[in-house]
Amino acid sequence: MKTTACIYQGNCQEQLKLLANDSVDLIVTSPPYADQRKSTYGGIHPDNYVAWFLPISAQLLRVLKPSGTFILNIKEKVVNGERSTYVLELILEMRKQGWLWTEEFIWHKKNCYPGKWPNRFRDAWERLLQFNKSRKFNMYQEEVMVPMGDWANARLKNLSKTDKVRDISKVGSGFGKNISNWLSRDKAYPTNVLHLATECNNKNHSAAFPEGLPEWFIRLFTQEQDSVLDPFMGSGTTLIVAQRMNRHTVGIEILPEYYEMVNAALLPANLSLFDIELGHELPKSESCV
Amino acid sequence: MKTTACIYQGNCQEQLKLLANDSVDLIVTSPPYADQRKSTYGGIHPDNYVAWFLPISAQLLRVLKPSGTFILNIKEKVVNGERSTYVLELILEMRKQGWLWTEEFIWHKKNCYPGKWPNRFRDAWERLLQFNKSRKFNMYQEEVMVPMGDWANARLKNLSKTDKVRDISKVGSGFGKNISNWLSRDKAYPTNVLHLATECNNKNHSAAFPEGLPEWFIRLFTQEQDSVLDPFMGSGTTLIVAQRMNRHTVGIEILPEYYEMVNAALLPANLSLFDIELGHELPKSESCV
DNA sequence: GTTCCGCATGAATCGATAG
DNA sequence: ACTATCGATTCATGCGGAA
Repeated sequence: MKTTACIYQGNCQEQLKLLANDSVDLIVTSPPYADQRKSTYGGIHPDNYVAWFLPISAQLLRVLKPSGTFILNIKEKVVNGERSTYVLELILEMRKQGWLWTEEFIWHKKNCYPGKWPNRFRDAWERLLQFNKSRKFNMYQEEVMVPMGDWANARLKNLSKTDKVRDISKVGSGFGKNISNWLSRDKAYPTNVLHLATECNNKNHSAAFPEGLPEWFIRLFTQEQDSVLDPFMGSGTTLIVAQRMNRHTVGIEILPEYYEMVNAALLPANLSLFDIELGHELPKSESCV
Repeated sequence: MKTTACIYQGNCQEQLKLLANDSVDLIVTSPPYADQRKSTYGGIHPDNYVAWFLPISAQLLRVLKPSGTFILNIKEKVVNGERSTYVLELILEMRKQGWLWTEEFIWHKKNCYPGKWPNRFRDAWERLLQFNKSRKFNMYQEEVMVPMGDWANARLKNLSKTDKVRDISKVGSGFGKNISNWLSRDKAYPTNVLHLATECNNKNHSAAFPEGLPEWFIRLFTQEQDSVLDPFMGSGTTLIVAQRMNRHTVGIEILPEYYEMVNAALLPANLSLFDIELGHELPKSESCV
């Protein structure tokens, strides 16, 4: 079954208004970090970052389905020897907007860029903030299970007394059932710390994450034919991965070069018809396939 | 050369007043988390946590040397399906007090608590917030250098097979220009992500953090004969490690049982004279050796 | 003495039940 | 309604005794 891909070129805050209420299952994005560098994006000053982002997050809150999830990849930069506080403030303000701050995942960047400073070490982690619209949201935990540790082999031979005691609270009813559960177990649920290496081959975009990152969240929070939105599409990593995984995709990008690049990358796989279920009008700079 | 060890039994906020201004080189502590450890400590409600901690952090700001560092180990709990925001608020408030929020280290707990829930995974990390009094502070980076880039590999065993299997992504193709330079070095600086397992087999007390944690920060931020303070001493892990590393130690603990336990653990190694350089008076419940 | 293996336990969180 | 208590769920580690 085919999926649709809609990408918009333009200002994120404006283009988001074209999307219907409650229409997206998952938002995964890595907005431009507060920065002075003007080379790619405009570069938002740390002091203005929260004010700049809040109108956008308000739109995201509107377009996300109640069962959906918003994953925000962000890390505060160092300003004048201190960590900036705009991410902390952003979390507090987004909660006032109505977002629930459900969880904070850690992305451990195993091969972070080398460097040396007199008063700090290399920064090897970023925040992956999970926001939700309601306390009940879709989560498909089995999709991201990982192999269990080696200790399991020995463990499964015979359960310890304590294990039996700890499970024994419902001795009468389900004692045998629990044991059989354990015996067939070869995978474990992951934690909220993700270990991924950064990809270094994208020379153009300033803040592109590795494909494994959006893939993990897409598997965890959506099923096939669900829709994934990246309002700061950049080089399109999230959308390309989502399309490969048979999810409908929606992207917004302000820079024409990136827009065209992603447009070219997505088109070949998408010669199907426009899926009107997403329910938005066709604006000027848009490509929907 | 001998070092001194002073421990106080009593309320932390009160006992701190006995310490002189600008007298401590490093504070490493793990205060009771909100609503945690109710059985031993009172248990502070999340809504009152910031107000409870601010008078204490004000004292800590006073007693810390301008060149010193304050490491705060803390993690917010889940309340009603959301991460609590009291840690974020605490950071913002401590900055208003005059603290600089220099860095946030991540403690990746490799053996985090098990469990399964419909809407979240196991929590495998805690914050290690670094605060400073001034932008110039002592840091001895060479003391924590590690052989191959990853501090965990050297300091505590290599990653298990499982950890390697779990790495979703393949290692990136290369860093770019500086990589050869970096790899040829036989030692590298660590990052701001620390991988340690919790110690869960000490039967006497509810285990604080593993010894490797305070040891790392003591090496990084102090030299021999410097002084280390833990205002929430607990079972005394920080002080015991600090004394072993020839640092002067100061500790405060509200529970008499813990106070006596640490007193017994520290005494045998400390038959030297009282070091008046710390400059504080001897209160009632105090042991200085 | 090494290595192997059994084993208790840990700053957890949710949902149901009880006051 | 709203808050406290309790049972159920689950994984990796290092210690200590055994081979």
